Amino acid sequence: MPELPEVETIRRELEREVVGKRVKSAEVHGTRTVRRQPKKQFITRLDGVKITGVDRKGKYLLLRLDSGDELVIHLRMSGQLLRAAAKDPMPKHTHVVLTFTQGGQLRFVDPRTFGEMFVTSPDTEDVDAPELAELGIDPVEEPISWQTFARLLTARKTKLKAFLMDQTVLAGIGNIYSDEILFAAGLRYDRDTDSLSSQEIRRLYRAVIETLHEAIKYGGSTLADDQYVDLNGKPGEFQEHHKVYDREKQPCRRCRRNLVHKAKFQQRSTFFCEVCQV
DNA sequence: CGATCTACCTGATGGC
DNA sequence: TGCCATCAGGTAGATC
Repeated sequence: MPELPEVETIRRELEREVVGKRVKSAEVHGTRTVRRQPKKQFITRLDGVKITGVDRKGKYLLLRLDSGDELVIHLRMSGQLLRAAAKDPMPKHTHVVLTFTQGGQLRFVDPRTFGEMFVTSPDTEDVDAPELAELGIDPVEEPISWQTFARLLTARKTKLKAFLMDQTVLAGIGNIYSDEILFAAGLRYDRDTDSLSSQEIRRLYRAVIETLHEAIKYGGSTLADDQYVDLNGKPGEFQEHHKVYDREKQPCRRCRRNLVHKAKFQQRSTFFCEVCQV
């Protein structure tokens, strides 16, 4: 579900709403969400800590704690982080609840249970969460030049969509935004990375930056299933600005004649305009 | 080494 | 109405 723009939207809200708060108690239900360390250890390491900051790398949220630890959260397909009052009814599939001393809760709700939470520390992160070290550049947090981007692109031989979604090269782009970026760049998903002219490379680079920033501006994308909502349960608005994603058989917003085509690429739905993307 | 498939889950949707 | 197949924002691990 959530990609960089959705996770960034949540990060900004967490910064406003939970930074400075102290955890009074942590509750864990089930065995799926906290699976990397004993539940008891997770709860103990959160007990009484103050949240001092919120960072993001790709689709990972990193909550800095005054103990020196960090709470790592990945929402995967269906995870939601929700602010609530203690008296609010507990939604189905609520797996983790942090209650703050000042009142209020942060809840982790996740029907498909692919999402994950764990507590680690910067010095043991490499062992506890090796995948974090594998993440590539976050194009919003660490802006890069188009020359650097060109080097990343030409360093691997694959299809453009696979390149964009490879978290070890660029961190944060998933199925929705890769399609939107490729449309903005006027490039097909199945072009080889080594087939681009330098003008096309620059177009792709600009499309990455602009599409992600535009999506953040609109609070991310919420599809028909309402799966993605922000910290306050509000949907995003970027889906109204999608040019291709989830717009199968609707007229292309650029050429206005051709209908958006849906294909399968590496088992995932891929939307594109056969006229505007070459 | 890299590219490609499968498993992990629940729930919504559409065809019959 | 129900039943069954298919699909969904992601990624680790297996397999080629």
